[in-house]
Amino acid sequence: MGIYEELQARGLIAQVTDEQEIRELLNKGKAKFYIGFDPTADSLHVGHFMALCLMKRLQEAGNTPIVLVGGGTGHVGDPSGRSDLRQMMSKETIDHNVECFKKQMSRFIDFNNALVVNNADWLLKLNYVELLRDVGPHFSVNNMLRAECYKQRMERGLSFLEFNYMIMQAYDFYYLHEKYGCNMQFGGDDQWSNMLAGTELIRKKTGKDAYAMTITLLLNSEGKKMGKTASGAVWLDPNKTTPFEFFQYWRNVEDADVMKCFKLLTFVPLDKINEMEAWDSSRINEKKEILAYELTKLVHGEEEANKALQAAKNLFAGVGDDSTMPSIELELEDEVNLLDLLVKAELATSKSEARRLVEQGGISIDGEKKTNPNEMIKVSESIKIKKGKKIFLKVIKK
RNA sequence: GGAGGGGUAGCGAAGAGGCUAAACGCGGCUGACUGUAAAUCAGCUCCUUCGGGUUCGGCGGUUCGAAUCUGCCCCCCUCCA
Repeated sequence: MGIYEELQARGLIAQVTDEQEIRELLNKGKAKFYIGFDPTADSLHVGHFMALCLMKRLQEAGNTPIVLVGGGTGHVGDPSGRSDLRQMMSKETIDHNVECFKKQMSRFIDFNNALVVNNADWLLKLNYVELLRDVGPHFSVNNMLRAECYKQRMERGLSFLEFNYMIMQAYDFYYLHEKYGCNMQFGGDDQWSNMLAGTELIRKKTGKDAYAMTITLLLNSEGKKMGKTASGAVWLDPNKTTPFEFFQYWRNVEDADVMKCFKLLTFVPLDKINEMEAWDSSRINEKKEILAYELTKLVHGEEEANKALQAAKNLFAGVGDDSTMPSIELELEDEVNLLDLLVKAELATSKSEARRLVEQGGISIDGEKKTNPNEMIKVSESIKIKKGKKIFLKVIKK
């Protein structure tokens, strides 16, 4: 089975421009492909994770990846699927984010055999009139307006700035094609229109073919994007989402999404996945544990994965060991007000919220349920706080 | 530039001088049930020293009293140029 068939079997492939050609290129390791990453934050998140894994897979199959960071396009902002204008980012922020991205990616991609480029290097130098004359004739505004990615924005309003995003992305592909012989682009399925614009531009300007393939978006059984929590994205940066939190996110995915996650996100071999699929439904939690472990290992390494697994076991399986519990160091008096403690430990954002938590019976300290908001808590070396059913925190006195 | 419509809590959306810290839905939190799942049910969801305090795009005004009336400004949408 070639790499293309493997991707297909995992359900990773959403749309392709030319199946025959793409299969051939990928399986023979002849693809020089690029994936773009917009530096909208200082860390990659789960949404990027699939793209990184894809790069890893393809690289291992002998293909050459080009990582494109959107230092230039970041100045414009992709309107695809968005209902409002992205906030403009300063040059400093973008540069900083680009640096953070590179660091995180090195875990997945062997940069000895890959290219990292920043489209700021060519886009920012472009001359407006030259560009217009160069690529402008090849784009039909009529067609662009019909593109799926602008649909939402056609109702709410789309600025000219953002309208140009597609052109810039198409230009990127063309530029990489000319300069590095890049013959393929991958991206999320929401990027399809932008990617097609690129293949078309290349064909019109050079008469040559280039290909595009999109990756299935990671949606849960309700059709919502996965990798998001109420408080934001699940990040790959351990300082933003700790390995334990990362582990827990996957440990808690819905039953219906477990096997999909295995196929789309992990490197667990397909036959092993098929085997698991046949498991008795009573083993569902075992599957979730493996899933969480595998993903944590991929992102944070084996050691962190082991720690997270152990921590989860201790916490939820009732093992007495608390050495792996998530912890925070705080400067505390010997006796503190319960509400102040909760706010300080960031388990509540305000005293009112803390009060509610306590009154509703959601707080336990050292295994004892607390219901009096005004209680003074004696603090020795450390205390263990439990909030709700799943959040544990050890507070260590500084 | 002109005409019209709009900006209300994380989001969607009611309210049109006092009864409104602001209906309802979503989201979120807590509890019950469970399997660290889903579904369901109940409660909670601006801050507070629990006396109150600060909110309905912004700054002023009218009024005993304003999210509600009014002046100016900012932003968004639709149509016309």
